[in-house]
Amino acid sequence: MAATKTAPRRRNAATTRAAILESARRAFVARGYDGAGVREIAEGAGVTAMLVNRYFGSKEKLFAEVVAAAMAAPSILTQENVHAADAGARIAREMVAATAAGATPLDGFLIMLRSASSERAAEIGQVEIGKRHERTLVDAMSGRDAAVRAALVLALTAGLQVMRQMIALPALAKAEPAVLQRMLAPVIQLLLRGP
Amino acid sequence: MAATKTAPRRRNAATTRAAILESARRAFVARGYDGAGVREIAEGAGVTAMLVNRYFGSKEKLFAEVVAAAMAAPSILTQENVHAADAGARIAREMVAATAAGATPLDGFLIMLRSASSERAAEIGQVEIGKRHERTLVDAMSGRDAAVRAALVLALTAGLQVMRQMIALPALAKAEPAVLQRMLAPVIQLLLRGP
DNA sequence: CTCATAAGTCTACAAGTGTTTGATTGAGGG
DNA sequence: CCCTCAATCAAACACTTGTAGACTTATGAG
Repeated sequence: MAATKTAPRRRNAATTRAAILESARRAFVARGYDGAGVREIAEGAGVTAMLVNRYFGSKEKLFAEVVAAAMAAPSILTQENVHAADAGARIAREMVAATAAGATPLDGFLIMLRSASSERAAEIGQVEIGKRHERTLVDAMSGRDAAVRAALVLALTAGLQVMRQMIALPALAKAEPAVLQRMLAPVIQLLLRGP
Repeated sequence: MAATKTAPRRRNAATTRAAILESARRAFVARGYDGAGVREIAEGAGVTAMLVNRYFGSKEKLFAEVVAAAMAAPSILTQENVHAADAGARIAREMVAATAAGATPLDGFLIMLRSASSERAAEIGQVEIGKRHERTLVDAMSGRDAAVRAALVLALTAGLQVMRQMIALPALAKAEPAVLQRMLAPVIQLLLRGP
């Protein structure tokens, strides 16, 4: 409350660090690991490029921290959703919302996609997505081929996000959410429960 | 067989051009537009970097030519497949095959994904994928919400490819093709025909 | 054999990157 | 008040990138 926020910012390590992290998230989401420059990230945080390395060691470590934070967002495949009677409908609704243009809950995944050109960034993303997958399994899925089924739902989410947010394929980007939900609900139900 | 392949290669403009194009495709698939360097592409074709610009004008023009060629590959949603009684099974089989590790038929799409960080490259990819979607619609799909249904199959393919080829999520990358086909067939059938 | 011409290479540059070194500035404890 | 130390910056480094112009070499016609 008493702290100056938008003012020329008092010297404060914690605040500056947070500002850099936030600016980096925006930049990585928009332009990917290679596309986002350290100077650009620094400017977005109101500091110079050098501070980025001072606080995070390197661009790569900064990236890893951003990805880890963004990936910590809650999964769609929660225990509650998966075990509900209308699991398909519930998950479809959340999936459509999370992949809408401008939606941020899946930022972590989007960053990873946009950063796939960089080898190191891709490795970091692989690890984080793998973790997320396993977390989902432990939390919500069980039974025969549970890993594959959970992964297929993840893949469907990924494809939807790619087509809606990255490629902006008109048929999906401009479709009525209700229509998408109606078509996806039985599909997801089928993926989760089998025929 | 009769041609000299690994030999010091005779001077031949057409052959060299083709070699550069092929090397560029491999490089762009693996590392994306920004990640693949002109020198690297040239080396893969057994020439020096300057020849790339000599033959294609610039890296961007080379990229556009590679993408156009790679996108010309046939779609999975052919008229024959979509209208078959076992459409789901047929398409599932082709989808699993086309998204296997090392598979090339969807290279164009993979290039586009890996190149999404570059703005120009992304634009080129959007246009090409939009074309492909419309081509599919005209060729194979019809009926209510045909555009959305076709797009959802495209999205599922994209997600599968992302998870299997890019992220290499173990559950999907190492899964038995038969298992994946069995789980995907009814899902695709449902997407195409509705409940 | 000769030699014009196309095919290919060498050297170089200007612009960009992430990162580092050494100096500057502000804030707070003595 | 002063003095110390952390927070910050400016400049430069080492490197890579795409691209351009001048140079060399093989090829095939005469």
